[in-house]
Amino acid sequence: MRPVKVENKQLIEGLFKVFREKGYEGASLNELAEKAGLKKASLYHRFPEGKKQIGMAVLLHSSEWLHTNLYQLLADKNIAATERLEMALSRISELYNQGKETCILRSLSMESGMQIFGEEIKGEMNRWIKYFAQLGLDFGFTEEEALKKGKESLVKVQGSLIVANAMSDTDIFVSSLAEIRELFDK
Amino acid sequence: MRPVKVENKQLIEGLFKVFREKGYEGASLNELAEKAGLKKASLYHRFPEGKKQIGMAVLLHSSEWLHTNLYQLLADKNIAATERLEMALSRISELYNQGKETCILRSLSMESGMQIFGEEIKGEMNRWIKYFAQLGLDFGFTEEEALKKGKESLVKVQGSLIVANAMSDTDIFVSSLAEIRELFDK
DNA sequence: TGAATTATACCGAACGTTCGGTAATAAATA
DNA sequence: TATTTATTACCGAACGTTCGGTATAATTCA
Repeated sequence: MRPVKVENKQLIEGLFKVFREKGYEGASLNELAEKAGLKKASLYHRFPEGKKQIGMAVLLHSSEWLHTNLYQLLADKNIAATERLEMALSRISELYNQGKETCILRSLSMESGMQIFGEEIKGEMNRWIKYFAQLGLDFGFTEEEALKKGKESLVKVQGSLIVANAMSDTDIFVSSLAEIRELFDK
Repeated sequence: MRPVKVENKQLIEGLFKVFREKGYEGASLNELAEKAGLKKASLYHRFPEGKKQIGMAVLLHSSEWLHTNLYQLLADKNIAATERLEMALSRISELYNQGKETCILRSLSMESGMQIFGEEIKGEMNRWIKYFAQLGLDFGFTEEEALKKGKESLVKVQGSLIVANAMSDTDIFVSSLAEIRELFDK
Protein backbone atom coordinates (compact mmCIF):
# COMPACT_ATOMS: atom_id res chain seq x y z
CA MET A 1 0.00 0.00 0.00
CA ARG A 2 1.25 3.40 -0.89
CA PRO A 3 2.29 5.41 2.17
CA VAL A 4 0.49 8.61 2.96
CA LYS A 5 2.14 11.90 2.08
CA VAL A 6 0.96 13.59 5.27
CA GLU A 7 0.44 11.66 8.50
CA ASN A 8 -3.03 11.79 9.99
CA LYS A 9 -2.06 13.78 13.07
CA GLN A 10 -0.21 16.40 11.08
CA LEU A 11 -3.06 16.49 8.59
CA ILE A 12 -5.72 17.12 11.24
CA GLU A 13 -3.61 19.78 12.90
CA GLY A 14 -3.26 21.68 9.66
CA LEU A 15 -6.99 21.49 9.03
CA PHE A 16 -7.69 22.41 12.62
CA LYS A 17 -5.79 25.69 12.34
CA VAL A 18 -7.79 26.80 9.32
CA PHE A 19 -11.15 26.10 10.95
CA ARG A 20 -10.06 27.80 14.16
CA GLU A 21 -8.88 30.94 12.38
CA LYS A 22 -11.57 31.20 9.71
CA GLY A 23 -14.64 29.46 11.10
CA TYR A 24 -16.63 26.89 9.15
CA GLU A 25 -17.86 29.08 6.31
CA GLY A 26 -14.59 30.97 6.09
CA ALA A 27 -12.50 27.83 5.73
CA SER A 28 -12.30 27.04 2.02
CA LEU A 29 -11.38 23.64 0.68
CA ASN A 30 -8.51 25.23 -1.21
CA GLU A 31 -7.00 26.69 1.94
CA LEU A 32 -7.73 23.57 3.96
CA ALA A 33 -5.88 21.50 1.35
CA GLU A 34 -3.02 23.98 1.17
CA LYS A 35 -2.48 24.09 4.94
CA ALA A 36 -2.87 20.33 5.15
CA GLY A 37 -0.16 19.77 2.56
CA LEU A 38 -2.41 17.91 0.12
CA LYS A 39 -4.39 18.81 -2.96
CA LYS A 40 -8.09 19.40 -2.71
CA ALA A 41 -9.00 16.13 -4.41
CA SER A 42 -6.71 14.24 -2.03
CA LEU A 43 -8.57 15.65 0.91
CA TYR A 44 -11.65 13.97 -0.49
CA HIS A 45 -9.77 10.69 -0.55
CA ARG A 46 -9.04 11.05 3.17
CA PHE A 47 -12.49 12.47 3.99
CA PRO A 48 -14.94 11.08 1.43
CA GLU A 49 -17.88 12.91 2.98
CA GLY A 50 -16.26 16.29 2.48
CA LYS A 51 -16.09 19.44 4.51
CA LYS A 52 -18.50 18.42 7.23
CA GLN A 53 -16.50 15.29 7.88
CA ILE A 54 -13.30 17.30 8.03
CA GLY A 55 -14.86 19.62 10.59
CA MET A 56 -16.05 16.66 12.59
CA ALA A 57 -12.58 15.11 12.58
CA VAL A 58 -11.09 18.38 13.75
CA LEU A 59 -13.65 18.63 16.53
CA LEU A 60 -12.98 15.03 17.60
CA HIS A 61 -9.26 15.75 17.64
CA SER A 62 -9.85 18.71 19.97
CA SER A 63 -12.10 16.64 22.17
CA GLU A 64 -9.39 14.02 22.52
CA TRP A 65 -6.77 16.63 23.31
CA LEU A 66 -8.94 18.00 26.09
CA HIS A 67 -9.66 14.58 27.48
CA THR A 68 -6.02 13.53 27.51
CA ASN A 69 -4.43 16.77 28.59
CA LEU A 70 -7.06 18.45 30.72
CA TYR A 71 -9.92 16.27 31.91
CA GLN A 72 -7.81 13.29 32.98
CA LEU A 73 -5.65 15.69 34.96
CA LEU A 74 -8.62 17.40 36.59
CA ALA A 75 -9.98 14.02 37.68
CA ASP A 76 -6.69 12.67 39.00
CA LYS A 77 -7.25 12.34 42.75
CA ASN A 78 -3.61 11.35 43.28
CA ILE A 79 -2.68 14.98 42.77
CA ALA A 80 -3.64 17.67 45.26
CA ALA A 81 -6.52 19.82 44.05
CA THR A 82 -4.44 22.99 44.19
CA GLU A 83 -1.71 21.49 42.07
CA ARG A 84 -4.25 19.99 39.65
CA LEU A 85 -5.75 23.44 39.16
CA GLU A 86 -2.33 24.94 38.57
CA MET A 87 -1.42 22.34 35.98
CA ALA A 88 -4.81 22.64 34.28
CA LEU A 89 -4.44 26.40 33.93
CA SER A 90 -1.00 25.89 32.50
CA ARG A 91 -2.32 23.47 29.90
CA ILE A 92 -5.19 25.77 28.99
CA SER A 93 -2.67 28.52 28.48
CA GLU A 94 -0.67 26.21 26.24
CA LEU A 95 -3.78 25.16 24.31
CA TYR A 96 -4.64 28.72 23.39
CA ASN A 97 -1.03 29.86 23.00
CA GLN A 98 -1.23 32.28 25.93
CA GLY A 99 -4.36 33.84 24.50
CA LYS A 100 -3.05 34.45 21.00
CA GLU A 101 -5.37 31.86 19.49
CA THR A 102 -9.12 31.38 19.73
CA CYS A 103 -11.10 28.30 20.63
CA ILE A 104 -12.30 25.94 17.92
CA LEU A 105 -15.63 25.63 19.74
CA ARG A 106 -16.18 29.33 19.30
CA SER A 107 -15.02 29.29 15.69
CA LEU A 108 -17.42 26.52 14.78
CA SER A 109 -20.36 27.77 16.81
CA MET A 110 -21.83 30.30 14.43
CA GLU A 111 -25.22 29.32 13.07
CA SER A 112 -23.95 27.31 10.12
CA GLY A 113 -21.53 25.42 12.33
CA MET A 114 -24.11 24.86 15.04
CA GLN A 115 -26.42 23.17 12.55
CA ILE A 116 -23.70 20.64 11.83
CA PHE A 117 -21.73 20.40 15.07
CA GLY A 118 -24.29 21.61 17.61
CA GLU A 119 -24.43 18.42 19.64
CA GLU A 120 -20.66 17.96 19.65
CA ILE A 121 -20.00 21.52 20.76
CA LYS A 122 -22.64 21.35 23.45
CA GLY A 123 -21.23 18.05 24.64
CA GLU A 124 -17.71 19.40 24.85
CA MET A 125 -18.81 22.42 26.86
CA ASN A 126 -20.78 20.18 29.20
CA ARG A 127 -17.68 18.06 29.70
CA TRP A 128 -15.58 21.12 30.54
CA ILE A 129 -18.14 22.25 33.09
CA LYS A 130 -18.46 18.77 34.56
CA TYR A 131 -14.73 18.26 35.13
CA PHE A 132 -14.18 21.71 36.59
CA ALA A 133 -17.19 21.20 38.81
CA GLN A 134 -15.60 17.95 39.99
CA LEU A 135 -12.46 19.89 40.86
CA GLY A 136 -14.66 22.29 42.80
CA LEU A 137 -16.02 19.42 44.85
CA ASP A 138 -12.46 18.34 45.62
CA PHE A 139 -11.78 21.87 46.82
CA GLY A 140 -14.63 21.39 49.28
CA PHE A 141 -17.34 23.42 47.62
CA THR A 142 -20.96 22.30 47.59
CA GLU A 143 -22.33 20.71 44.46
CA GLU A 144 -24.16 23.91 43.58
CA GLU A 145 -21.13 26.11 44.16
CA ALA A 146 -18.89 23.75 42.22
CA LEU A 147 -21.23 23.67 39.22
CA LYS A 148 -21.34 27.42 39.18
CA LYS A 149 -17.55 27.61 39.21
CA GLY A 150 -17.37 25.12 36.40
CA LYS A 151 -19.60 27.33 34.30
CA GLU A 152 -17.73 30.47 35.28
CA SER A 153 -14.42 28.93 34.25
CA LEU A 154 -15.78 28.18 30.79
CA VAL A 155 -17.34 31.62 30.43
CA LYS A 156 -14.09 33.27 31.48
CA VAL A 157 -11.99 31.30 29.03
CA GLN A 158 -14.34 31.80 26.11
CA GLY A 159 -14.94 35.45 26.87
CA SER A 160 -11.33 36.34 27.45
CA LEU A 161 -10.27 34.62 24.24
CA ILE A 162 -12.76 36.71 22.28
CA VAL A 163 -11.71 39.94 23.92
CA ALA A 164 -8.00 39.16 23.91
CA ASN A 165 -8.04 38.34 20.23
CA ALA A 166 -10.20 41.27 19.20
CA MET A 167 -8.13 43.72 21.20
CA SER A 168 -4.75 42.07 20.58
CA ASP A 169 -4.25 42.08 24.33
CA THR A 170 -3.29 38.70 25.72
CA ASP A 171 -3.09 40.16 29.24
CA ILE A 172 -6.86 39.82 29.42
CA PHE A 173 -6.55 36.09 28.85
CA VAL A 174 -3.75 35.74 31.38
CA SER A 175 -5.72 37.71 33.98
CA SER A 176 -8.78 35.59 33.37
CA LEU A 177 -6.84 32.43 34.05
CA ALA A 178 -5.68 34.01 37.31
CA GLU A 179 -9.30 34.79 38.14
CA ILE A 180 -10.21 31.16 37.56
CA ARG A 181 -7.48 30.22 40.03
CA GLU A 182 -8.97 32.55 42.64
CA LEU A 183 -12.41 31.19 41.93
CA PHE A 184 -11.35 27.80 43.27
CA ASP A 185 -8.28 28.40 45.42
CA LYS A 186 -8.21 31.59 47.44
CA MET B 1 -37.90 62.21 -4.81
CA ARG B 2 -39.29 58.74 -4.81
CA PRO B 3 -39.68 57.35 -1.29
CA VAL B 4 -37.60 54.37 -0.20
CA LYS B 5 -39.25 50.99 -0.04
CA VAL B 6 -37.60 50.11 3.26
CA GLU B 7 -36.67 52.80 5.78
CA ASN B 8 -33.02 53.03 6.73
CA LYS B 9 -33.46 51.89 10.30
CA GLN B 10 -35.51 48.87 9.36
CA LEU B 11 -33.04 48.12 6.57
CA ILE B 12 -30.02 48.17 8.86
CA GLU B 13 -31.78 46.05 11.43
CA GLY B 14 -32.55 43.37 8.89
CA LEU B 15 -28.95 43.37 7.68
CA PHE B 16 -27.73 43.39 11.27
CA LYS B 17 -29.54 40.17 12.09
CA VAL B 18 -27.97 38.29 9.20
CA PHE B 19 -24.44 39.36 10.09
CA ARG B 20 -25.02 38.55 13.74
CA GLU B 21 -26.33 35.08 13.02
CA LYS B 22 -24.06 34.10 10.15
CA GLY B 23 -20.89 36.10 10.61
CA TYR B 24 -19.24 38.05 7.81
CA GLU B 25 -18.37 35.18 5.47
CA GLY B 26 -21.59 33.35 6.20
CA ALA B 27 -23.77 36.32 5.35
CA SER B 28 -24.48 36.20 1.62
CA LEU B 29 -25.72 39.18 -0.32
CA ASN B 30 -28.76 37.21 -1.41
CA GLU B 31 -29.78 36.53 2.18
CA LEU B 32 -28.88 40.06 3.24
CA ALA B 33 -31.14 41.42 0.50
CA GLU B 34 -33.90 38.98 1.32
CA LYS B 35 -33.91 39.79 5.04
CA ALA B 36 -33.65 43.49 4.26
CA GLY B 37 -36.71 43.31 2.02
CA LEU B 38 -34.88 44.48 -1.09
CA LYS B 39 -33.28 42.92 -4.13
CA LYS B 40 -29.55 42.55 -4.32
CA ALA B 41 -29.12 45.36 -6.82
CA SER B 42 -31.16 47.67 -4.64
CA LEU B 43 -28.83 46.93 -1.77
CA TYR B 44 -26.02 48.13 -4.00
CA HIS B 45 -27.91 51.31 -4.61
CA ARG B 46 -28.13 51.91 -0.87
CA PHE B 47 -24.56 50.69 -0.23
CA PRO B 48 -22.54 51.35 -3.39
CA GLU B 49 -19.34 49.99 -1.86
CA GLY B 50 -20.92 46.62 -1.24
CA LYS B 51 -20.67 44.08 1.54
CA LYS B 52 -17.92 45.76 3.53
CA GLN B 53 -19.89 48.97 3.64
CA ILE B 54 -22.97 47.09 4.76
CA GLY B 55 -21.00 45.48 7.57
CA MET B 56 -19.59 48.84 8.54
CA ALA B 57 -23.08 50.37 8.64
CA VAL B 58 -24.31 47.53 10.81
CA LEU B 59 -21.37 47.97 13.15
CA LEU B 60 -21.95 51.71 13.33
CA HIS B 61 -25.62 51.09 14.09
CA SER B 62 -24.63 48.85 17.01
CA SER B 63 -22.14 51.39 18.22
CA GLU B 64 -24.80 54.06 18.24
CA TRP B 65 -27.23 51.80 20.08
CA LEU B 66 -24.64 51.18 22.77
CA HIS B 67 -23.80 54.84 23.07
CA THR B 68 -27.43 55.92 23.34
CA ASN B 69 -28.77 53.11 25.47
CA LEU B 70 -25.83 52.01 27.55
CA TYR B 71 -22.86 54.37 27.68
CA GLN B 72 -24.85 57.56 28.21
CA LEU B 73 -26.65 55.83 31.03
CA LEU B 74 -23.45 54.55 32.62
CA ALA B 75 -22.00 58.06 32.56
CA ASP B 76 -25.10 59.79 33.93
CA LYS B 77 -24.00 61.08 37.34
CA ASN B 78 -27.54 62.26 38.10
CA ILE B 79 -28.46 58.64 38.71
CA ALA B 80 -27.09 56.69 41.66
CA ALA B 81 -24.38 54.24 40.66
CA THR B 82 -26.34 51.27 41.94
CA GLU B 83 -29.36 52.20 39.89
CA ARG B 84 -27.26 52.96 36.85
CA LEU B 85 -25.78 49.48 37.07
CA GLU B 86 -29.20 47.94 37.42
CA MET B 87 -30.55 49.76 34.38
CA ALA B 88 -27.44 48.96 32.37
CA LEU B 89 -27.78 45.25 33.07
CA SER B 90 -31.40 45.42 32.06
CA ARG B 91 -30.52 47.04 28.75
CA ILE B 92 -27.77 44.54 28.08
CA SER B 93 -30.27 41.78 28.70
CA GLU B 94 -32.61 43.44 26.23
CA LEU B 95 -29.84 43.90 23.66
CA TYR B 96 -29.05 40.20 23.62
CA ASN B 97 -32.65 39.08 24.06
CA GLN B 98 -31.97 37.51 27.46
CA GLY B 99 -29.04 35.57 26.07
CA LYS B 100 -30.84 34.08 23.10
CA GLU B 101 -28.82 36.11 20.61
CA THR B 102 -25.10 36.59 20.16
CA CYS B 103 -23.08 39.77 19.93
CA ILE B 104 -22.33 41.30 16.55
CA LEU B 105 -18.78 42.03 17.73
CA ARG B 106 -18.22 38.34 18.21
CA SER B 107 -19.87 37.45 14.92
CA LEU B 108 -17.68 39.84 12.98
CA SER B 109 -14.44 39.12 14.82
CA MET B 110 -13.27 36.02 13.02
CA GLU B 111 -10.11 36.54 11.00
CA SER B 112 -11.83 37.72 7.84
CA GLY B 113 -13.99 40.17 9.75
CA MET B 114 -11.07 41.40 11.84
CA GLN B 115 -9.18 42.33 8.71
CA ILE B 116 -12.03 44.64 7.75
CA PHE B 117 -13.54 45.76 11.05
CA GLY B 118 -10.60 45.20 13.42
CA GLU B 119 -10.23 48.79 14.49
CA GLU B 120 -13.98 49.33 14.91
CA ILE B 121 -14.39 46.19 17.01
CA LYS B 122 -11.39 47.00 19.15
CA GLY B 123 -12.69 50.55 19.59
CA GLU B 124 -16.11 49.35 20.65
CA MET B 125 -14.68 46.96 23.22
CA ASN B 126 -12.44 49.69 24.57
CA ARG B 127 -15.46 51.92 24.93
CA TRP B 128 -17.36 49.24 26.85
CA ILE B 129 -14.44 48.77 29.21
CA LYS B 130 -13.98 52.52 29.64
CA TYR B 131 -17.60 53.23 30.58
CA PHE B 132 -17.86 50.30 32.96
CA ALA B 133 -14.56 51.32 34.51
CA GLN B 134 -16.03 54.79 34.98
CA LEU B 135 -18.97 53.22 36.78
CA GLY B 136 -16.46 51.37 38.95
CA LEU B 137 -14.87 54.67 39.95
CA ASP B 138 -18.31 55.98 40.90
CA PHE B 139 -18.73 52.91 43.09
CA GLY B 140 -15.56 53.98 44.88
CA PHE B 141 -13.09 51.53 43.47
CA THR B 142 -9.54 52.54 42.62
CA GLU B 143 -8.67 53.21 39.00
CA GLU B 144 -6.91 49.86 38.76
CA GLU B 145 -9.80 47.96 40.33
CA ALA B 146 -12.34 49.76 38.17
CA LEU B 147 -10.47 49.01 34.96
CA LYS B 148 -10.28 45.36 35.92
CA LYS B 149 -14.01 45.26 36.55
CA GLY B 150 -14.65 46.92 33.22
CA LYS B 151 -12.70 44.18 31.49
CA GLU B 152 -14.36 41.45 33.53
CA SER B 153 -17.80 42.71 32.62
CA LEU B 154 -16.98 42.51 28.92
CA VAL B 155 -15.42 39.06 29.26
CA LYS B 156 -18.45 37.81 31.18
CA VAL B 157 -20.93 39.10 28.61
CA GLN B 158 -19.00 37.79 25.62
CA GLY B 159 -18.21 34.46 27.23
CA SER B 160 -21.69 33.84 28.55
CA LEU B 161 -23.24 34.67 25.18
CA ILE B 162 -21.03 32.08 23.51
CA VAL B 163 -21.76 29.42 26.09
CA ALA B 164 -25.44 30.24 26.42
CA ASN B 165 -25.95 30.05 22.67
CA ALA B 166 -23.90 26.91 22.16
CA MET B 167 -25.63 25.12 25.03
CA SER B 168 -29.09 26.61 24.48
CA ASP B 169 -29.02 27.61 28.11
CA THR B 170 -29.84 31.24 28.69
CA ASP B 171 -29.50 30.79 32.46
CA ILE B 172 -25.76 31.08 31.99
CA PHE B 173 -26.21 34.53 30.50
CA VAL B 174 -28.63 35.60 33.21
CA SER B 175 -26.26 34.34 35.93
CA SER B 176 -23.37 36.16 34.36
CA LEU B 177 -25.27 39.43 34.44
CA ALA B 178 -25.91 38.79 38.13
CA GLU B 179 -22.19 38.20 38.62
CA ILE B 180 -21.43 41.52 36.97
CA ARG B 181 -23.80 43.13 39.45
CA GLU B 182 -21.91 41.55 42.35
CA LEU B 183 -18.63 42.61 40.81
CA PHE B 184 -19.56 46.26 41.33
CA ASP B 185 -22.26 46.32 43.99
CA LYS B 186 -21.98 43.81 46.78
C1' DT C 1 -40.49 65.11 -17.99
C1' DG C 2 -36.48 64.09 -15.05
C1' DA C 3 -34.44 62.07 -11.31
C1' DA C 4 -34.47 58.44 -8.08
C1' DT C 5 -35.40 53.83 -6.99
C1' DT C 6 -36.11 49.10 -7.92
C1' DA C 7 -35.92 44.95 -10.75
C1' DT C 8 -34.12 41.83 -14.24
C1' DA C 9 -30.50 39.69 -16.20
C1' DC C 10 -26.02 38.83 -16.23
C1' DC C 11 -20.85 38.49 -15.21
C1' DG C 12 -16.21 36.38 -13.76
C1' DA C 13 -14.53 34.14 -9.86
C1' DA C 14 -14.67 31.09 -6.19
C1' DC C 15 -17.21 27.65 -3.86
C1' DG C 16 -17.64 22.42 -2.50
C1' DT C 17 -17.55 18.30 -4.96
C1' DT C 18 -16.55 14.58 -8.40
C1' DC C 19 -13.96 11.78 -11.58
C1' DG C 20 -10.46 9.69 -14.59
C1' DG C 21 -6.08 8.69 -14.36
C1' DT C 22 -1.29 8.44 -12.42
C1' DA C 23 2.26 7.44 -8.73
C1' DA C 24 3.90 4.51 -5.17
C1' DT C 25 4.02 0.69 -2.45
C1' DA C 26 2.99 -4.35 -0.82
C1' DA C 27 1.78 -8.90 -2.20
C1' DA C 28 1.85 -12.48 -5.45
C1' DT C 29 3.88 -14.92 -9.08
C1' DA C 30 7.51 -16.75 -12.05
C1' DT D 1 15.42 -12.35 -7.54
C1' DA D 2 12.73 -10.15 -11.10
C1' DT D 3 8.31 -9.12 -12.80
C1' DT D 4 3.53 -8.66 -12.58
C1' DT D 5 -0.66 -7.60 -10.07
C1' DA D 6 -3.52 -5.39 -6.61
C1' DT D 7 -4.29 -1.75 -3.63
C1' DT D 8 -4.11 2.54 -1.97
C1' DA D 9 -2.81 7.67 -2.24
C1' DC D 10 -2.68 11.41 -4.81
C1' DC D 11 -3.77 14.98 -8.26
C1' DG D 12 -5.38 17.87 -12.58
C1' DA D 13 -9.38 19.13 -14.54
C1' DA D 14 -13.90 19.84 -14.64
C1' DC D 15 -18.64 19.75 -12.59
C1' DG D 16 -22.89 22.54 -11.14
C1' DT D 17 -23.78 26.09 -7.85
C1' DT D 18 -23.29 30.23 -5.44
C1' DC D 19 -20.48 34.05 -4.52
C1' DG D 20 -19.99 39.40 -4.66
C1' DG D 21 -20.79 42.65 -7.98
C1' DT D 22 -22.65 45.27 -12.27
C1' DA D 23 -24.87 46.70 -16.31
C1' DT D 24 -29.41 48.21 -18.13
C1' DA D 25 -34.26 48.53 -18.37
C1' DA D 26 -38.67 49.40 -15.97
C1' DT D 27 -41.11 51.73 -12.53
C1' DT D 28 -42.32 55.41 -9.43
C1' DC D 29 -43.13 59.97 -7.98
C1' DA D 30 -41.91 65.11 -7.44
